[in-house]
Amino acid sequence: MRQSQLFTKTLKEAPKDEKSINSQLLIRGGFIHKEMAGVYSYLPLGLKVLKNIGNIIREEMDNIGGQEIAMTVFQPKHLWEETGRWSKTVGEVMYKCREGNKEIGLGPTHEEMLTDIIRHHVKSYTELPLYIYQIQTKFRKEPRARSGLLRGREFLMKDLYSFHSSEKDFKRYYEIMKKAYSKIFERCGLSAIITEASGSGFTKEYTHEFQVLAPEGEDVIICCPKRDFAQNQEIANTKAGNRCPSCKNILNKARSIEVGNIFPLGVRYSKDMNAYFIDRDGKKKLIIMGSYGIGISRTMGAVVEVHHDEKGIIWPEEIAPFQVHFIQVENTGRVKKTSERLYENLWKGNCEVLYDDRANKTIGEKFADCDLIGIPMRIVVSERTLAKKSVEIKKRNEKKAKLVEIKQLSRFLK
RNA sequence: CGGGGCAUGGUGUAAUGGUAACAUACACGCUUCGGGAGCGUGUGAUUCUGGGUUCAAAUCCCAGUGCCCCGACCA
Repeated sequence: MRQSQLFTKTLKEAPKDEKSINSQLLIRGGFIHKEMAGVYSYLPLGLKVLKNIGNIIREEMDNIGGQEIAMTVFQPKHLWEETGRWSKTVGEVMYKCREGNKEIGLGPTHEEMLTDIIRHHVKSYTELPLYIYQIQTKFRKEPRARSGLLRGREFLMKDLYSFHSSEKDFKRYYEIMKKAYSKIFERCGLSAIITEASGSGFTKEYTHEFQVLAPEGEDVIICCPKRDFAQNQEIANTKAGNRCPSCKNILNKARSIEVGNIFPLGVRYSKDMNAYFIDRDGKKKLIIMGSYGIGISRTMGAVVEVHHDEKGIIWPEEIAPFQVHFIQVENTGRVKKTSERLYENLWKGNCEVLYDDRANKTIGEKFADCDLIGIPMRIVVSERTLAKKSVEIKKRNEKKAKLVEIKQLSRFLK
């Protein structure tokens, strides 16, 4: 993409109401636009990042048998009355609207809807297990939206629900999901700590949260530096300074961002909603369920909280809006001509490249924007580099630039 | 929902009772071009909304709204 065609503009200063690093940098870079507290529009650069994260999740969910669907945002009241949640628990944070006498909820989560779909389609143990997911905008009346993308009223989420014929099978999949989640966050450039957390009355056993250490986080966890043990402070039966039950290191207390969670649901929903299957022994049994969420927009915010410096964002490669930020120093003559040619080649070679072809910007401003936007690799073409038949390459997370001969460029990028 | 703070061009700020200023951004021209360049010209604000006090309100008073932070809450 040509930067001259990008309609968004960078800001030197962040709007004064934005206090969190993620919202400051994302707004300054033109990734997002604030509509109201906890509600942000995604602009071209921001949407690319969001889609990249979503696609990593799709790949990893599909790898472990996930089937993607798209449920509706509108949710019928009667389903929520079956589980008693229309007016209690999550129902309290549900946005509701009215059509005549009919009340409609805007989806804050989808256990009821999917359980309803599954009970219509699934009758036999031979059809289980099933792993169904969607990526969708969720709506929740948060009492206090805050911290940019970290806690919104409208946010993008992946939610997967698993359906099993036995507790044993559920546990097998739960462990598979744990590994898949770790891989997803690793690919997003995050080191997520698997943290034991409360079952919120759903289960006597622990659930697991995926926590990313960051000062802006609203959770507090007690964790081992080796990351083989972590508990949310809410339920911790140990404290900072004690020894890790697993490896005997001293435990720390730290703030963190919950980017995902996995949750045994047992028969909580299948029971209330009569979701049965006929087992091998001919008996009618309740379907055992699990739920697995990842806040995609929150993950994007968490990445910025973790990966930035005083100049701007430093995107991990797999989720960056582009792979290469290609900058021409001089906007005329042979620099311009060579840049155009190289850009076309990169682009046709399937390299995601943002080409700063803006003629009315000085090099200082181009570099500043480049650092702010945070694309992993910067390639610069100038009279100076052309004198050596080269381009200059610098990674966003490194200080030093190096010269690479133009002839070698395509090979270098692979 | 409790506590605190803030509200002035797109963005950041100034103006403490006398009719909105500066920087930046944007447009045009010239000069520039390896880290947010220089000069000139220009566009752009019912000072959040409503009411009150006053000859006169961005400024004082009342109410509302929005936003930020802390707490409560967070399948």
